Amino acid sequence: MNAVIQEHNSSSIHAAPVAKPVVRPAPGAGFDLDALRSHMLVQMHKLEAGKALYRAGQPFRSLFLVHAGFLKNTLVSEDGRERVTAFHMRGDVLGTEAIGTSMHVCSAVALDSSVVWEVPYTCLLRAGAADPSLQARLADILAAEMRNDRRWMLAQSTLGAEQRVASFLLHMAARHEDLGFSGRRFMLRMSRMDIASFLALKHETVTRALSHLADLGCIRIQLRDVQITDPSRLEQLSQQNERIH
Amino acid sequence: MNAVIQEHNSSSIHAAPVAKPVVRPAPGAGFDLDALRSHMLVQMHKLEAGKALYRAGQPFRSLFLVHAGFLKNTLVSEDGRERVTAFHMRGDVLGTEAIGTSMHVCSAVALDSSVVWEVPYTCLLRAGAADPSLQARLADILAAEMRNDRRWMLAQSTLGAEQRVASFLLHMAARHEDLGFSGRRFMLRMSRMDIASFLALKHETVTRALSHLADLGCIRIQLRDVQITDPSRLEQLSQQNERIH
DNA sequence: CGACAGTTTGAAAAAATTCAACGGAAGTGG
DNA sequence: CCACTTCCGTTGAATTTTTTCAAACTGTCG
Repeated sequence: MNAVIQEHNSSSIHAAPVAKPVVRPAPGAGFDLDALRSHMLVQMHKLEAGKALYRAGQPFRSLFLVHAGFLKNTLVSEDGRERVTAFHMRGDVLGTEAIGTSMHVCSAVALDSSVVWEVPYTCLLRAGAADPSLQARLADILAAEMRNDRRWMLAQSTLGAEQRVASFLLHMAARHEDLGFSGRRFMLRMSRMDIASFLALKHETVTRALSHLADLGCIRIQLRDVQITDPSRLEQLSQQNERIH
Repeated sequence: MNAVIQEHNSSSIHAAPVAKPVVRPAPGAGFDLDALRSHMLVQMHKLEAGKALYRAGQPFRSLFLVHAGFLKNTLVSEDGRERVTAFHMRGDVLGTEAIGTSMHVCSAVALDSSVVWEVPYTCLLRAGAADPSLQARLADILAAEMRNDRRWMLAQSTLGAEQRVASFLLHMAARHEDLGFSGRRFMLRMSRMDIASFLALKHETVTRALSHLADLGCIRIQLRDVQITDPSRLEQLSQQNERIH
């Protein structure tokens, strides 16, 4: 089990800027795996970077609990427009957006080699009847995801490009810290395009914002290796508008 | 019960552009009220336009099923930035974003005189243990709301201002039609500012987009009275980019 | 090595915002 | 009912922000 985590840490990382190799038990977000196992068969899946966990159009049958790795969730419209709606890591639950439908509308793609546990949805519902705390947990997870979505909706309508990028970095830092890794230095697992899509910007704009934040001295960034050198300044920049050209 | 609907139809409407006074039983979105009543006490509340159903900071105890009227849901950040995250009408469930927390983070405000049924959340959970279909229903509602949020997130990152406004009008039209009203002519219950906030635009931009759509001849609009004169053209404009200055 | 996807930067263009002004509708209080 | 105020909506012009287009550069991988 820990071996998987180790594998995760070292995969596709070269300079390996991982400060704390401490792996916390399980974050408050997801399901308690042991509780699930007492009710149903939970199957493990390993995914290489680039592979899809599910794709829009496939039948919806299961939720997936992320055990290790990093994935993105993308929504595609009929006319081909696409957007990254969320990034997921250890403790997150994937596939929730398909609940109540027969087919996936979103695709979930691994951005790093990942390990997930498959939770058949009908089994989960059946288990919820026996264990009421489970259904409450499911509702909590869905609502938390909704709050998260809305947080970013708020950011998009009220924050400029640079502020959004700053917020994004801080958010990623916080998530890494929650999992016991360094919030000061980490690897972005997604491309500039993915970040851009998620923040409703173009990839050039993201690059420019990152370069500018680096110029201001609050971060250092090389490709996907991020160091937050001045967190409080970055925090400040994520809220106010300090534009020095 | 129908009297309430009648009251709703005529309130704050002058030219009264309501074509079909047909009121459909209950849309697929929300809960079945009778099913809920067999499990718990469901209280009714009436709200005048402008009054809040709940506000950020208040303790979370109940969900609300909209029976009549029109409400907006707004998210406010600590530093005062605000945004409309959703509009709700008959059949929708409000308060879901607070599930799993003790306090509301959002405010729900009536934009027209409204009637809601209060569903105490702990009662709902308890009822879910007895009636498993109820918990599945709750999950469905939450997931549907998530899909809706993401639909708009996609729109914001891939559509221009005018396209977003066109999409918005079509969406409102469809919702009105679902409820048995005319999808061709209806009253916007919210201000330009509210639309702008929801679409991540400024109110002037929304006005300009509406004026331009009217110039192109696919809608007619006077203040909040909307007529969709060329739905297929509007549909087209909501996807492609046809800019005639 | 060479191809290639991802990243960076610059300059021009487009889109949306800001600022400002005005007109109309609704509401208040005499 | 009118005067007055306030909120909402519209429009124009200048400005800012973001995008688009183009080119170059950098690791990665076969």
